[in-house]
Amino acid sequence: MFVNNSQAQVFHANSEVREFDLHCEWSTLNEVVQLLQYHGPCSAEMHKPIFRRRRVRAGQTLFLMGQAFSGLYLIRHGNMKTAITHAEGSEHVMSFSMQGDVLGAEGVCQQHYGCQCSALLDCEVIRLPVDDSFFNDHSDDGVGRLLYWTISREVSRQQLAYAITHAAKSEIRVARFLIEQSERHATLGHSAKRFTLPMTRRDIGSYLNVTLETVSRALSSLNQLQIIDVANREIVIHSLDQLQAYEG
Amino acid sequence: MFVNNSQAQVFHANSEVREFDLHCEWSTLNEVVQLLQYHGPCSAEMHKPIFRRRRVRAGQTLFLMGQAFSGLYLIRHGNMKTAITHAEGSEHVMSFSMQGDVLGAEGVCQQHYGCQCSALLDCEVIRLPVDDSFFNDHSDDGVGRLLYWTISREVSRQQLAYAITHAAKSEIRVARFLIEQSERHATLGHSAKRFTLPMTRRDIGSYLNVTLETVSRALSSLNQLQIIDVANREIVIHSLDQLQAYEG
DNA sequence: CGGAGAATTGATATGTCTCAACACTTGTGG
DNA sequence: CCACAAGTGTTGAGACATATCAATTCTCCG
Repeated sequence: MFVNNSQAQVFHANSEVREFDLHCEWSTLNEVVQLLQYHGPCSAEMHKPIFRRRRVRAGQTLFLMGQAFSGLYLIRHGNMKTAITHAEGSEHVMSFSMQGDVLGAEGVCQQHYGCQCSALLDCEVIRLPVDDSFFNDHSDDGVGRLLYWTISREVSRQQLAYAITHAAKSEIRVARFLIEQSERHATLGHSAKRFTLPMTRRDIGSYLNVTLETVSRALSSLNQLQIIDVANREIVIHSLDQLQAYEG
Repeated sequence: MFVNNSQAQVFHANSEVREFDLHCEWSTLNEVVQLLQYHGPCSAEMHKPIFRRRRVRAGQTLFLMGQAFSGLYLIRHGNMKTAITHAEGSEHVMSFSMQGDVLGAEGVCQQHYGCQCSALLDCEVIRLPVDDSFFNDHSDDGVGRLLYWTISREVSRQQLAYAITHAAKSEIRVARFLIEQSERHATLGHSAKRFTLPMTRRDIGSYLNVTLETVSRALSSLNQLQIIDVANREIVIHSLDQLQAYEG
């Protein structure tokens, strides 16, 4: 949660690449717990800087599909997408992640990442190591439990995504997608009614399993019904009730 | 959980209902590790019977959506399906599970189950408790690590399911579904070319996000192409290569 | 035998994809 | 500052796949 002036400039106004890339800071367990919104027991050593941070700029990848597992990544800020790449080369978006989300949970059991993760905007992530030495160091302070709680939450998230993308009609899928985005923004303390989408129509379509044109049409349709206001990636939800009632 | 005689006859035609229902045995850590195909470190007390078993008969539910979390369930034998129930009442199949699969992983972080789990055939499951007392008892014998390894595997499984159901055409989805079933059968040491589906066309359709008629037509089509042989739920795969090449 | 659910198959309606044209935004370089 | 290119987003027309509705057969059990 701490950023000094020069870093902020580097990060947002895109000068000083070298400083950006070589930059390295550390996060505390306290920050991790807050980002995760975890309310379980934890160790007393909450303020030791033990978790390494890493920056990923828009368009760059955090890890690739099949790459050796090197721990979980927790998003400190920024937006990312995860996707699987099919044999034919086509990419399929699995999820859109934001602050507090964890990436790479499938790697714990497989030794390698099962999907590709790339940044939609400039991001900063915190690496959560998941290896023997880490466990030995934290055998009785609750950190282990935090980890499997975190992985379990990923299962829940995926179930939700599954439900969203399995609606009958494309307009309902888009409506649910907007509701999901709205709720997630609200959870982070931002406006539930007004936000900017960080991804392209193509990405949304890939996520919802429809074409980008269908996404565009669905948004235009919701716009004409006065339920939302769309201007490129700027979304204003006029009636969340109507959006939710849209199901049938 | 108690069912009288007449219902039992409905169910499995023969034998000993009372014994079936009241039957209670215990599984060892050794058996759990083998079912999970887990190859990590574990405690020396592998042969103590510490995990309670439970039987679920075809059509019955193991747990309902929203029910208080009471641990993970590992399938010892039988087939189950998990589904979410929408507000409107419609059910959506999330996954089909078989021997060695774990159910309820989303409950760890939520305190309640996020989906409904019911048996397609008679099942026997092993309860893996996930609570503080259990963790205190097994703080340093590797059981905790086994648990989050298990939950991580669920994430992988869900990713695979996601990929299967997001194919463009319905016939490709059905083909991938058959490949998945085939591979899972092979993993359990059964024939990869010949098996019996435990679920209805409606369930398959719900899983793949198409109608039951479309599933039926896709199977008939694959049948006519000589790639598979279908007779109700009996499947024979003549050419796994052709089935896999079907992607395009 | 009779009934209920499961599965197949056909005819039609409907929704989405595909292909195409165009407008808008952004960044680049003259 | 403008021209330009590349990427993004919108909209339309027609082709195609799937949903829907309906009729029939099959299978399993009582």
